[in-house]
Amino acid sequence: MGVSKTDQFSDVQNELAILFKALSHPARIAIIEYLLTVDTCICGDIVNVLPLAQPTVSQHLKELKNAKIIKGSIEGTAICYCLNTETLQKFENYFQNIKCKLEIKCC
Amino acid sequence: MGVSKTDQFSDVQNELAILFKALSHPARIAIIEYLLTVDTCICGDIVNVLPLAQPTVSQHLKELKNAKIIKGSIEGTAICYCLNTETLQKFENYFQNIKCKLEIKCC
DNA sequence: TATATATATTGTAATATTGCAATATAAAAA
DNA sequence: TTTTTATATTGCAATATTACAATATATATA
Repeated sequence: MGVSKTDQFSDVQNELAILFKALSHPARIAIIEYLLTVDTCICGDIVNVLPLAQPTVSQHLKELKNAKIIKGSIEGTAICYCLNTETLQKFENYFQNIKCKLEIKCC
Repeated sequence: MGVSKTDQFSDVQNELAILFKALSHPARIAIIEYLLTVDTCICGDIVNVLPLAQPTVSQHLKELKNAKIIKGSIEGTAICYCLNTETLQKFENYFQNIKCKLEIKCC
């Protein structure tokens, strides 16, 4: 019936899936890439950097915000976006943990 | 109009998005989790471990295989699945690279 | 060969995602 | 106050994803 059976999985499994889903679009990868290049967090020109219309970019930013991958704060007319180090650390921890387990397994 | 504008983004951006999309479902996270717990790669009981019907599990396994996150080889009637260390390393590299860039940025 | 077992494929319904025009909101500048 | 500028929200069409029954395939065993 097409509905994702999220209730059949653990909270941790669902949370990880949500985090990865937030990164599962090239526009959102591009946003992260851009936020890494700018010197400060003040950056109200993400719309101009992407090959998408303003509402679409706004939607992608919202998804990254919901997943807590980026943080946004109001700076007058513009919005200041920057990467959320804590959430990015979660990703790194996940893959480091996998690596450790694989090394033990010797597979 | 609903089509993902993949051609507007770089190959690297698209490849990363595809990798993350493969991890964006709790069932696929659960499959990885299970493959980490079994001692060897021989494991034809993934279907019994997940709360989903056999065709659905088969479909999720196919997606992980397409993304090269798992490897599958025929072992008689069963299929031997195991994690692909090389692809998992790509994920780790991505986040380590982000971490390095963020440290330089001091943001 | 016939049967059992394990996995893959097909077809389809339900739902989610993507993209954008139109519009709304909200603060700075004129 | 009015206008400009920047971002968010709404509504909708196109497409993608999820799930599974039914069926196909392919190997092992009787």
